Amino acid sequence: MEAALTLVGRGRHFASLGIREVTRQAEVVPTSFYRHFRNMDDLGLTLVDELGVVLRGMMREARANVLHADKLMDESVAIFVNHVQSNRNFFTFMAQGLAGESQAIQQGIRNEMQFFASELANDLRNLRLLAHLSDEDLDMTCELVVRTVAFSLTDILSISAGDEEELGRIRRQTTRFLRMIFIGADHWQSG
Amino acid sequence: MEAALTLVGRGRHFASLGIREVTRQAEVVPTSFYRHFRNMDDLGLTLVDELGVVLRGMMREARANVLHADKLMDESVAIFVNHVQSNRNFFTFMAQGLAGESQAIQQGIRNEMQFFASELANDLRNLRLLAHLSDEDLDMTCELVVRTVAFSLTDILSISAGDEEELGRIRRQTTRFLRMIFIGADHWQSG
DNA sequence: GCCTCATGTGCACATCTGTTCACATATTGT
DNA sequence: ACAATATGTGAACAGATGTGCACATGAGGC
Repeated sequence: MEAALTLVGRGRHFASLGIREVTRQAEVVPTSFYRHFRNMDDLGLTLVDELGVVLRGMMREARANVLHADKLMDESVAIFVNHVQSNRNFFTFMAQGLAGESQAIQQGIRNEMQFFASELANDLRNLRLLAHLSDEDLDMTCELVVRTVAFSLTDILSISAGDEEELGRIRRQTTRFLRMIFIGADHWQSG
Repeated sequence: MEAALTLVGRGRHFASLGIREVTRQAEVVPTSFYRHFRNMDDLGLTLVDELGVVLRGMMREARANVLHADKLMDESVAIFVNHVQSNRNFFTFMAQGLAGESQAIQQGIRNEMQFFASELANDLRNLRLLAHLSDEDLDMTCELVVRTVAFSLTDILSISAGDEEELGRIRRQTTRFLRMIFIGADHWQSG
């Protein structure tokens, strides 16, 4: 799994990886692959599972650090950007999988995002934010937020790893996107 | 090019296509490939160019049909959905390319989206919509709109081709996303 | 009608691929 | 300590892949 992620991080697309290629990177003989996975799709699904763990860790950290509503967005975006940087390969795999080859992987990542959105809706409820929205409308808002952030992910991944300046631009842009969505949600009239 | 799109539409990822595979689908001998392209990346770039043509056609149709501001969003979303359906393979290629293997293809698609966003900003200016926004803020808004629609693209592609019910759900959701963004933009205070 | 150029063909080669099988070596639970 | 299980190995295969070359065929301009 680590070898596959390394190759993905090196610019390859997961769908184009072969068993021999992965095992070569893992410094293991091709046959060993079958001891752990039935095929590359199987490997991919296991990676999706572990991606879930990464995302949950990010959520935990966000919940622990975002205490004041006024700094909510800047803080959250910063945490997101940091997690992407320290798990770059994982998030590259995620971005690829959203329009990937395997239907199953695609659905898995989609589910993770949906889960993330519903957790976010919960948190906003607990913080008494956007309290005037119906459950359905709050869910919609959170889905839009998650999608927007997910798209920023592709921005981050497309710049070179150490470009702090461009990274700042992305961080700023993402925050403004979210601010605009929240303003829209604030003035949204359910029904 | 048509053969490659066919394979992509059949579920394969562009990054995993091989020269022999494409020429086989095109009912042509592998060597013929080199008469037209230097490698698969080259083919992909040519596809991006043609994608631009498709997108421009969509813009033209939107401009011709969206005359009244009150129906703006429903109309635009409907036109988008229709174009995706009648150029499904092209749009699948686009969705794949956003996080694809080739840096160049990725950049090309990104440019197309940026162009689309700036044209949209122009149109909104001409329609005297969101007139209180600064140029910069209007650009940002349009970029958010384009990203949101682009994400809906992956939704459309992930459902089976004839599922009208689910398609309606996506159309409705996308419209609501856009409405929320516009409300946010409406209440946005530049500076 | 001929010449040029774009496009397509057939064949060849070395290299890479997925998968199999029987066998070796670790690691683990008791 | 020992048995059981998990993991890794080497050799082998049939088939696919990218690419080069010399040659054939088609269309368009003079």
